[in-house]
Amino acid sequence: MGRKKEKADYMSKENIDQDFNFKVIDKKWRKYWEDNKIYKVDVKSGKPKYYCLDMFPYPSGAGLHVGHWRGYVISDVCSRLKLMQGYNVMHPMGWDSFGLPAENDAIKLEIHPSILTAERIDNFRRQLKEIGAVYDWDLEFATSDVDYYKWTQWIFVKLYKAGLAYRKMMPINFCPSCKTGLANEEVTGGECERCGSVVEKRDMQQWMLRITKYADRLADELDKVDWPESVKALQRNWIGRSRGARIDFALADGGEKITVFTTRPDTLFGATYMVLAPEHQMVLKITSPDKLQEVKSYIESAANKSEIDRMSENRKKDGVFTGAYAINPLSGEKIPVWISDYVLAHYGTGAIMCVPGHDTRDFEFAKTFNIEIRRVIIKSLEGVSNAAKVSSQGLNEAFTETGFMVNSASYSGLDTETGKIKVIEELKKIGAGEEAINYKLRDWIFARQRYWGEPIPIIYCDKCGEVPVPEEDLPVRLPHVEKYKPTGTGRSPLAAIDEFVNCKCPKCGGAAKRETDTMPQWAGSSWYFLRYPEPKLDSAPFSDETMKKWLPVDLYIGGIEHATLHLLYARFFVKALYDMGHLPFDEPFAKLFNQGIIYRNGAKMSKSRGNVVNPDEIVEKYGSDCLRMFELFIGPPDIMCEWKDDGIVGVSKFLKRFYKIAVNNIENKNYKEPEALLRARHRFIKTATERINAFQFNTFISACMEFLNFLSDYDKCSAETIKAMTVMLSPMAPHICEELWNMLGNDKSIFTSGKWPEFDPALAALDELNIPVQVNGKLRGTISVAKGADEETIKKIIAGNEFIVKSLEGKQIVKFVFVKDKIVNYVVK
RNA sequence: GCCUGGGUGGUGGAACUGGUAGACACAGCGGACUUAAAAUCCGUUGGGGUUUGGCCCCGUGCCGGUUCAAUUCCGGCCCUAGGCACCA
Repeated sequence: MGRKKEKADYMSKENIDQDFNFKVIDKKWRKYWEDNKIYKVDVKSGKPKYYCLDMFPYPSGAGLHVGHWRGYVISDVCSRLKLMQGYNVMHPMGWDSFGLPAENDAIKLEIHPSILTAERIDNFRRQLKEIGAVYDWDLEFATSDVDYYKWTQWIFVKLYKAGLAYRKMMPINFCPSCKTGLANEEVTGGECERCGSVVEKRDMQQWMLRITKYADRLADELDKVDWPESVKALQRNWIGRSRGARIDFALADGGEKITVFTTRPDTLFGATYMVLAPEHQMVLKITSPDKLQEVKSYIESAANKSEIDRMSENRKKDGVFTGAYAINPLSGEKIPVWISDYVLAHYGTGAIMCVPGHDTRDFEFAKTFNIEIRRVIIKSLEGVSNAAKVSSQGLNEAFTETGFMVNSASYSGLDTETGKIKVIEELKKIGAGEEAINYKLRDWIFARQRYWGEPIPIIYCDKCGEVPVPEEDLPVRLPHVEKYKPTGTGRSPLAAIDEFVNCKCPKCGGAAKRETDTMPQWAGSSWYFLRYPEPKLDSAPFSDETMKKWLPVDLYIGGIEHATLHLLYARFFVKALYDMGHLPFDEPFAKLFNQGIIYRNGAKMSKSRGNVVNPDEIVEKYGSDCLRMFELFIGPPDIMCEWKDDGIVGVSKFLKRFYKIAVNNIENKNYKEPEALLRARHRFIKTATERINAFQFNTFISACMEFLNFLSDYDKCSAETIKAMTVMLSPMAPHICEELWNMLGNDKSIFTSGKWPEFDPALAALDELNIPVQVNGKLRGTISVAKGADEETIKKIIAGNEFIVKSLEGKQIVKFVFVKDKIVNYVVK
């Protein structure tokens, strides 16, 4: 027969026990929480505070799927738990509502972005309420609210005045489809991260933020925060600090010099040529007349190569010789200077010394153009009589590890670390170099040629130049207009609105024009967490008193995809504000938790893959408590895991059984439970409490199931047991537990009057233990002993165990391993 | 290539500091109840062998090591997901 269940069986009708009608219960308590504002945080209260924050969502058109829900469930569970543990919990929610996607959709659907955004926010808010997540909605705001972005602009002005915002003509990434400039972070593999078009380069005046000034602190101060190591590693990697030296190579025919950056000054004697990036300013200056034609055409072809071509793997290295020679500052050797696009103009000095013997890329280049490959580092000095005369023959590939210097004049024989120091010392002495640090991190392009964003508060005056909008004139309002489509010229749609552009210079009062670029989406999210305690404050973005009391965020929950962008930008903003004296702390998020991504059918959930599970439907069939619990039961909260449609019935069954058992025993106020049950309860409280505090939600639920299974073998239990379970399950299954709490005779919410149960360590401890008995590490039986039994007692018990005795018969006992309360092991021959 | 995770039954996943591998669930199989189904409940379920027993052997990606004892620690690989990547 094999009646196979339909794929979407969880959608089919489910026989709901009459006395457990989640639809009624869910609705009832959700209304109660809202009416009674159980989550209204008392910002001024003296109780210890706990600031639990979700990364606020970008209200997209697709709505939330069960993958998104996971993080919100986790934060809601933590908040409710902390609330019951006596904390003054702030758990706010808001919207990251400015940005490209909304604007693109608005153009497509011909609905103004402000209207579209408002609709989507309503849908998101509804979905979050369905989950049963209780936020303090009085704190809600959106980054596109004027009252909020006024302060985003205020911060920009502060950054400008502190010299951290500046304008620069830069070749920027331009997306021909989105018709806007993109930040480096929005380009992946040469394509626009959002629409997939191939990105072009264009020269434009760009607003930049000087995040590189904070590179060291952003890297070093990661040590201060309780974040997953993986995220810290990602950020350090992104900042990409490398230590080395800057070295000057004088040109053979006169005064000019070429400066390079290298992390391996110890290989200086192996430099057999140099390469400049084609964009390097000195290229044409140094090129000899006979090479000029060739060099020019190479520069041109490099400029025309798309980002993708330049980055494609296995690309053969090419380049041309400039005809110029440079002098190695330590060896005095004359080496040729080439240009090639394998050297990047924007990293280091845009020029390198090439050591083909010890760098894979240089090796490849040297092979192509038949340049000398010299060995100047070897792994070990063993068997080497004269390090200065080691043969350079037979190098089949670059040796990139550290080791000992050879063929390096008086430095031969030094190890890499010492060699680096000595070489730098000498270079410093002769004025040809110094130690240097380089970063991969680049300054942040902080402008978009788009409508739906915060207008950059700068005014251009013919007389006074660049003038920031005075703080008292903020906000610079985004005009509500019909023409918000991109101009395609690369300029913002705002540039076409005369009423917006034309203004008076705040300094001289003369005619002036406004900046028409807007800020990137990351602007609003870089400081929103500072605004929640006082979202309506109109004298400042935040107050000293509140910052001191509520910040930093105690627990920040969100996806790992924000590891390098949002989280780095937010840290930068906070550090800059701290340096300017506006904040009393310099790290915004004390603890970070990344929820694991939920997969289905082996792929990340997404609308385009068609593997999303809509939470609305599951809530409809099973209730939100069941979905909440299943989201956590599915696996460890920080690890990616697979969504199985079938699994949810297990949680559903558990909740029904729990409800039934609870209702049946709710009256047993004075019932004295059998000792074994009492002990089991205390053991359960102990284990489960440890697990939930350690964020092990999946095994916390297992413990609840185990205890309920144990409980089912008895015909009766005490109301005390029901009460303990109800409180413990309430963070995850708040609706059912609130109902049971009410039935237990409480008239206040479980979240304001419930107290997490305590356990008696004496009762929680097992008095009888099952000790495994091994022979040669293999299990041969278990014995039951009193806790703390000593070696002699155990031996006596074993002597009475026929089977174990039998398996020891005729064997010579070499060793007896005894670990108290754990295990015994006979080592026999 | 580099940096992070991850690899355990048919499936999702347990296992504290090295101490009974597979908790808890799902699916499967067998049974009870039912005219029947749903729901519910009970039993069973890593693989192989076997004298059906409080039995034996194998088994946590692979190879080796340390240990009385390794999913756990060490060395060397393989696979996989994510991030970075001609960054000198």
